[in-house]
Amino acid sequence: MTMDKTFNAAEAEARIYEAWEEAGAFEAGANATPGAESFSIMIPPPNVTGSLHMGHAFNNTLQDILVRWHRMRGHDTLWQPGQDHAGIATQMVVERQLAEEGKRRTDFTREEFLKKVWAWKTRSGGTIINQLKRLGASCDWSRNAFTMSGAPGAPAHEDGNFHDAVIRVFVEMYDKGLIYRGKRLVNWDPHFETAISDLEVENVEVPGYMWHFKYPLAGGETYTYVERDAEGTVVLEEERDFISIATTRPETMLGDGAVAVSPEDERYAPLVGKLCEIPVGPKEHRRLIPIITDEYPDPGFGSGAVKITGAHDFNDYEVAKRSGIPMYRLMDTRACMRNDGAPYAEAAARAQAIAEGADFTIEEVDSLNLVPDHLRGLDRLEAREKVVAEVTADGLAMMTRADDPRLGKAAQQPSAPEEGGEAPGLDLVPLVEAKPLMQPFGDRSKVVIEPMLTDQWFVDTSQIVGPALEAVRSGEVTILPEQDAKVYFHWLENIEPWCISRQLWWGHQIPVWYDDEGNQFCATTEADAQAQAGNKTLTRDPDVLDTWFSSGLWPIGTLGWPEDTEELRRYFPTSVLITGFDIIFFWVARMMMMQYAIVGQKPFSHVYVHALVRDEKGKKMSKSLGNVLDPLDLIDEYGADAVRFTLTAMAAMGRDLKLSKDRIAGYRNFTTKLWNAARFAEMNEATHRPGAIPAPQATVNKWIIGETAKTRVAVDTALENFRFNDAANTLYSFVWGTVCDWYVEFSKPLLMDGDAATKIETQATMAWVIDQCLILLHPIMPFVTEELWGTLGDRQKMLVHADWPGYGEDLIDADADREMNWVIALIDQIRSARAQMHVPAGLHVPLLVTDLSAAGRAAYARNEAMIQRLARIRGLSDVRLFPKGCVTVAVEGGSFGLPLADIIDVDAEKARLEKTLAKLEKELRGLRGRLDNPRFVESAPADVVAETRENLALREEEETKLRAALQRLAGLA
RNA sequence: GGGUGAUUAGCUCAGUGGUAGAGCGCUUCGUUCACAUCGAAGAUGUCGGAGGUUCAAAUCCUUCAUCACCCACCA
Repeated sequence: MTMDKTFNAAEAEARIYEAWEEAGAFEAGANATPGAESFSIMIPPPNVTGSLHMGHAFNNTLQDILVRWHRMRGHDTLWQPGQDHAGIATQMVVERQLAEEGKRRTDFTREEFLKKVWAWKTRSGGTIINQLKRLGASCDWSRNAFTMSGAPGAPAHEDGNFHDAVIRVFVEMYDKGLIYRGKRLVNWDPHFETAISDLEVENVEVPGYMWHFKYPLAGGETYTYVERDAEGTVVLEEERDFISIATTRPETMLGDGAVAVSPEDERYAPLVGKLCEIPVGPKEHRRLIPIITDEYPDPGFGSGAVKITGAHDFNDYEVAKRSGIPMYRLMDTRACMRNDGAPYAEAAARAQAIAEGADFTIEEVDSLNLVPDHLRGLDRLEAREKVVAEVTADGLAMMTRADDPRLGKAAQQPSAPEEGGEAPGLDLVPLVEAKPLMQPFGDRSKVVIEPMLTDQWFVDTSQIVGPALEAVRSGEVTILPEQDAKVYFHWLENIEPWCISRQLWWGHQIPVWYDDEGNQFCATTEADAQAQAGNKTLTRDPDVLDTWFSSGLWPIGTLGWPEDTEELRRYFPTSVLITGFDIIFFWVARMMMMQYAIVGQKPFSHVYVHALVRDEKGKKMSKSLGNVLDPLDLIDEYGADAVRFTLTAMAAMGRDLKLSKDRIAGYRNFTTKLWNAARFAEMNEATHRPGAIPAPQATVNKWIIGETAKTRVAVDTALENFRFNDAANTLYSFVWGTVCDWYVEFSKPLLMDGDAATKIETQATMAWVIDQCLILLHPIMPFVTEELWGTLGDRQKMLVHADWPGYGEDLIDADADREMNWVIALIDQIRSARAQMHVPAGLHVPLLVTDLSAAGRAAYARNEAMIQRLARIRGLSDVRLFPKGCVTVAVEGGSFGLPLADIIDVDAEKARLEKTLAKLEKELRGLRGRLDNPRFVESAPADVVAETRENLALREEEETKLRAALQRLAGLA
């Protein structure tokens, strides 16, 4: 049979993958030798809403390499796949579909809605699995897991333990006091109307406004306001009856609890302890708030005085907690001004009493509705406009935004421009907006997040962070690259409570019930809760858990915990976690904390953190930029092997990966190269034969076996150290540079013209070498190697289960190594020499090189056929030093002298040789300088000194030859 | 503001103390005999700047410059 000239990836990949699956090749423990150590990897579960992007392709390629490598080594291997239910993302997909039908989530009951989500999950949730298969991922799909399996309402085929595990963990942690509910300031997403964690928001700077307002002092009191410049010179001195406040969020003024100034700020020192009036709301009910000191205000920024609105700002929240200032909540969960209909006047009066020293609880304060009637129910931004308009109308605005150039209006005078104050206009103001939960989920809600005082559930992370830190510090768990360990430490050392409740429907509902008095009953089932509560009527907490709470249990949950399963015993703790740096906090740190908290063991021994895949210009791939490379398109175009090899070869630790199609095309060519090497072997009957490693006689065959052994050692070392790019590059240069460029060429005279014994041993050697290439490449390029494996022989096992070799340095024949290096150098030299000459067509002229040593002549004799073929010479007579004047050219029936000047450009050749000589002399000076330095000879390692001496000798010999050649050349001119 | 990393050939990047590398691109040449998704030859570098440690520095230290990312953000 004749092989095609190229590998038909499109045709073969699906067929091969199917064959692997049919053979159960990926099942846990497949190809394991009895008693072998185990190797397990948990896939970072992609969102069910996800489709494969380059990040997944990269991440899963690296995992697949390790898994295939260990499986071939006979380890008891498991690659556990699964998907994450991805709370917000999934709910959003289904809500969007409903919106297309003109419906909303709230048009349905919770049960009805969840049924729709499950239906969607069943229909579309498997997309990414098929995409991972196209990549060649060798997961044990029979064990596919889902972070919501077994949840109430799940269809029958979604049974499983995950929900039970999650609920059980919650209850255990609740009982241990690791989980609590409390009223805290959290990030609120007004679009999805749910709390989100600090990690899920992104700080962005957008142009905005800074308003400066006057807060009048109580009772019309006045003081002398003095402002100095850096040298202490007074730049402004005036009587004032107000304190100036700068704010970007005027709508929160009604919730102010105090005005804070720095204790060092002399301008306001006389005011500390006094009261000032919030200049908004009905005049008869304006509240007076205290002026306090706190370290937080920066005297150099704004006016130096800050309004403290504890319920709507994180910094203010801290100040308020420190100073015991009430936090008045102004907005409801849609980020609209609160609209509960309570009388404003009473609330304002109560708030005033609190401000003046009355005792209060946070619930009391929170229950006050400090929003005046005309602002109630307004969107926060509408309310902002109205507040600004009112304050301005009262003449209490020191600056307005009327001069915003973007509004296209003529500049207007601010109502009361302040001498020496900041120029009115645009300031950069930090806002907060929602960011995608996980790459590549690009559809962020993009709304401005509102800090909101709400009741939420928290994990008291301070109690469980210890072991997670200690494990990495002690080396029990290693994080690579090291800089990511630093990031991990920094975050965990400063960890905040983890808000785990979300006001969504899709997720694990919190297993807590309340009676009418608000008492909590936490239990795994409603019946248990009811048993605790006696005959009280219970209502379940409607919130669900943060998706990361359940994915934090991924290592044990996928292995069947809380049951004591065989899988847990075999595969837990897992071996390696391979993940992107973007989820170190979200996921890696949480898994560490949770696994230690629940089962008291590490979740994994090694964490390998890889970088981001970017476009060829280094930009993040994003839909909006239109620079997304779809891995499936690339697989269609170049084949999965080429895509995988590209990602692997570029996976230098800790650096972003800039992907270009040129690079992929280059590695696609590599698969073709491999294919054709195999094709050559097949044409020459140099294909698989069972048995041991060949023990050939010919130098070249001995040599290639040693080269193969070097490669095997290098590949294993690279993979052991997660140096994926080293493994790929080693194999690339071995297969292309060593096997194809040299060994295959060397083999041709032996296979075609050699004696029978040499031919047979060369066939056997080549067959073995090609097999080794396939084995060693298989983890990176599984498809083309499996295909060739099947083509080149009748095998007992598929390549996916072939035995990984263990041979090493002992296969290296030092003599063969030396001799082949010499042969290669000679051929290079002859080829180079030929390129410098203008050989007249049809003539065969000697090639002008530097002279050969006696040892060289002997080595030449032993490898004559190969050298003659590759260097295209007829014999050593074709290789000589520049002769005097003429070269002798043999023609039919005699010979004649051809002037050297006719076939070489004497001047150019001279220049070239001189340049080479100059380089050589520079090197010689360096080498001699070192050896002449007694301190080098004393302090440098002996092998380095010996190597330097050896080098010097070689260079000196070269120099001699080069000078001789130059001399001859000079004789020509 | 704090942290981390980067700066090496025209481009994209490897290279953690011992003679500066790869891929792509470029120039010239070459298709009967595995592969034109190929082969051969060739050009291209004060390894960001400046100091220091060392027998020896792209590599370690200090410092400066520029860029990137992460965290926290001044109301």
